[in-house]
Amino acid sequence: MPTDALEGRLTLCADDHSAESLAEATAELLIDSDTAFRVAELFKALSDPTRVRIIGLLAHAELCVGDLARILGMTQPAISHQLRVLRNLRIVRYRKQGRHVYYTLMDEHIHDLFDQGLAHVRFG
Amino acid sequence: MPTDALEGRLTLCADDHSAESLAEATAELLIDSDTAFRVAELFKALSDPTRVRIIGLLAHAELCVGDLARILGMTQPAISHQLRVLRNLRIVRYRKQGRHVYYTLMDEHIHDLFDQGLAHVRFG
DNA sequence: TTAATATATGAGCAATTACTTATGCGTTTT
DNA sequence: AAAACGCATAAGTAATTGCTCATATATTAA
Repeated sequence: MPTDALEGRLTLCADDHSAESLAEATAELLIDSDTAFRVAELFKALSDPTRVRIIGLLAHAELCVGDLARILGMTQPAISHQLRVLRNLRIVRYRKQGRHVYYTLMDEHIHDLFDQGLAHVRFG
Repeated sequence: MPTDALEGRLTLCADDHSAESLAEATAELLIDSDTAFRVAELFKALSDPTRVRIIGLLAHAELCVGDLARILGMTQPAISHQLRVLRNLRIVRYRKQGRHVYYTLMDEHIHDLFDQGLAHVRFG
């Protein structure tokens, strides 16, 4: 499978290493700075163990902040801090009801992305 | 779509917020610390703009270190540093040929994970 | 061999970050 | 009304990180 994965892939760097030739050959492949930053930001939201556990819970349940803290055995401000990160990047959304704020994942797109990373680790 | 995404999801935190009830209800959903750490580590490898651009290139081409540096307009040690991160997490693999070291993505699994994140940013 | 090239690595630094403690704000209860 | 509860946020701190500069290693060329 690793070798099949390379099919149709270019092998550059053969003879000419001039900046012009490289720029021309890779212009289509090169991700612009702004897109790269946003992609990195998205993955960064999933790159902390606490946030991973929060997302793992919110993928299948709607939970309020205090219960997330109790389940994970962490302080409430620590959980709120991580939820803010996830909110800012639109990974989760929330619903206020009385004194509680219930969180859940934003959409199935995020769910799929997370599950794919989880599967890679579990059955990788 | 966002509302459909919630179907079949539990809504906890209704009456009983005791640690025992929560633990019982979420035992299946709770990701253990070790798995959470490894998932976070995987996503962390994709959470830097420079690494995102490197992966974007290696997803469709096999390139040596110097050309990666030239294409991205960065120093060679900076690229080597990021390639080491990607190597340690088995995101890329390399092939030595003479004085050059050619890098490419490890497999299609990584490719898919990366593309899904890229698509989320581009058409999200 | 000696010199040049390609890459990896180590030390050091500025910037980011995940958490703690303390506190503020809004809602419910008494 | 006041008190209690749930959550968010600010300041501060230790740890991590992405880069630069310098250097080490390995391969090719002269």
